[in-house]
Amino acid sequence: MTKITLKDVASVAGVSVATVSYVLNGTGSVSVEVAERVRAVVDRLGYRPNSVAQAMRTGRTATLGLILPDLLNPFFPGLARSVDAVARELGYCTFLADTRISPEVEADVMRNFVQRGVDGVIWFPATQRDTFAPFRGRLPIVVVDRDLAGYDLVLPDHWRGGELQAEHLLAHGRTRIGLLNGPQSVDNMRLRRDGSVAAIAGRGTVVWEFEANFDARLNADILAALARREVDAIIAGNDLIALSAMQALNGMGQRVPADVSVVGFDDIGIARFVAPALSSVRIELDELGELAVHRLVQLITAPAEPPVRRVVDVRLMGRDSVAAPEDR
Amino acid sequence: MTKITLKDVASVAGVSVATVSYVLNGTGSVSVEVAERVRAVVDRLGYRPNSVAQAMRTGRTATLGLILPDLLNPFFPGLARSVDAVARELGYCTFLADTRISPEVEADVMRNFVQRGVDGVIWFPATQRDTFAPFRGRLPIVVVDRDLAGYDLVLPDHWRGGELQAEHLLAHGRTRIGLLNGPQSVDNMRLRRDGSVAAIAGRGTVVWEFEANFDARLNADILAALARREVDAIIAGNDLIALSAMQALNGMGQRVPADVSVVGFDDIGIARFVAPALSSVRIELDELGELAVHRLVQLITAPAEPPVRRVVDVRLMGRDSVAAPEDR
DNA sequence: GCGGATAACTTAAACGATTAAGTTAACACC
DNA sequence: GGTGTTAACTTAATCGTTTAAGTTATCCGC
Repeated sequence: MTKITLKDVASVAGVSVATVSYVLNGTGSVSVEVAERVRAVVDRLGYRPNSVAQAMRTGRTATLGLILPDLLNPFFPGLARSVDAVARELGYCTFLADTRISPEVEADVMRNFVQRGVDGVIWFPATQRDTFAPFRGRLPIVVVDRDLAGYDLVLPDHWRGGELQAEHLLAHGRTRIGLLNGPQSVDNMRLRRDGSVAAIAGRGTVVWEFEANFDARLNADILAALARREVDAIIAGNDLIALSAMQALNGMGQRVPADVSVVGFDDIGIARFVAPALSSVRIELDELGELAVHRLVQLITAPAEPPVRRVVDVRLMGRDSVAAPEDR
Repeated sequence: MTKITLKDVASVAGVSVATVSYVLNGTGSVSVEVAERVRAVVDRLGYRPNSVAQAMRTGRTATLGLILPDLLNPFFPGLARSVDAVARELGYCTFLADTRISPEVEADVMRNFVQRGVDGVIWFPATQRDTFAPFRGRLPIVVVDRDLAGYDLVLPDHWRGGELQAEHLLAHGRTRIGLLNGPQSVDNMRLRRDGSVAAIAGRGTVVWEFEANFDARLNADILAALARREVDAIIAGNDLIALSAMQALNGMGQRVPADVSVVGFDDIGIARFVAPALSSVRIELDELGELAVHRLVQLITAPAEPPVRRVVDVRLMGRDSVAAPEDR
């Protein structure tokens, strides 16, 4: 029951290991009869090449690393699953690493991955810091969702997403708009906000604007602003903020979407299941993963090319939390 | 800038590769002076052993496989992150695979993992089917959250969780209880339900009982039952069902928790952020991952032991969706 | 019918570690 | 002062592939 090797196949088929290898890889020249005999033996014995030995010899492990800051953030599972699927299809396996938003862990993980000979890495940086500078040029890296200079990038169009949020509201006749931005220290959040502001310009008014934490409760200033009933729509930096806002409004007796419409960002799984279902901007994670993996594989197989920046589309998922003002 | 090997270290330190290996592994006998000299060279050159070569020689890759049915299900990211963290701490790296609930993909992935020489696999079966029977005995496997005969198991205490749900309600004076079970074709869902029923016996009444889909909207029968206002509390098979129920109740003008209290299961991330915050039973995923990895490593290092079944505690997270009936 | 291609193989050297087995030299013991 | 014993090394085999280089036999052209 011990593992079957090339040598076993060779001896059963009555040829040398080289010949078997040539048959399996389609390299070298082998007569049809021998090739068929070899293939028959391979099937009969259930031979599968030892990936470790292949990696040893070729220097390629057919393995990718995926480095994420926090799997509990609802954004990442979708990305991980998409990366995994595309990678598998191309014959690669994916090492997963959740760094818990720590640059130190990031560096650790990266060293480990290099030691294990991964062919390339897809990296969602935990912070704005360029932890991987020492590794740049030493192995292919594709950076996802953060605009880090010098790397190959795959970026969702956050700015366009912000625009879409605003346009969605404007299209439903909402013009007095409040912004509940995500932390503006994060580039992406700033882009979302700026996109919205640009779209509103001339067609509506930004009545007020606050910065919310990702997951914390809304602070007193924000609650006060909501209570003042100055806006007929709210653009949230992400869905969690949007959901919090919807609840707060509910608690104040304001109806969503009738009194205040709300639009979120990220289209997290639960968005469809709350009432009213939350309008949100969805980043096409499948596309994101596909682009990232394909680019990475390109970098692995082709020689060093100059870094490329790819932008991934976003899509507005219109739902019940946004509606036209009631006419009466 | 090419990779530094044992040979490089050996020649710089003026010893044989064997000696360097002995120093690094603490095997063999080496004089203190030589050991120090070697270690200094290792540091200076930044030598790190090539994992592939080590794997080739030792037959161990220090790699685990984690096979999950669906990362988008909010249960799994927490598990994946926990497994990853514990594995990393023990020097292992984790291959992730999302099988999209397909037994065929499961088998595919498993073959791939074996070919790549993973030392062991943590498996959350996609279905009740024992897809990995052919692999049992050929490599260590730990099965998570499904009671599959013949495997090492790590199981959350679903039955106890169901009990906790019921006790939570009873403790708040709720006795007329409706059950919105998850699909009873799934063992775990049946256990949850049975635990609840057992706990209620003699202390309250199960007024009605329905089977809901995981994510679909509640069907007409269920909505009708809710409308009849016969219960003062609802036990849901999971949080998504609970959230749907809360919304439906809301839409019918019934207040949660005052008129009807609701308790869920799984404690998905959003449970804390809805209003009222949802009481739920939490499976300690960190503990689950830790037990699974530790057991797997045990199986890897120790010779074949008989399968073991470990049960993971569950914990009730009491929140605002459950309260005592208003006294007036 | 003889040199030169070429097809169809085989031989053997890698890849970078681990480790069993071999080689010293030093030291102890009677 | 021969004989073991042991510490401290080195030599070389090995893991399972890939692949450059070597070896035949066959066939072709003139």
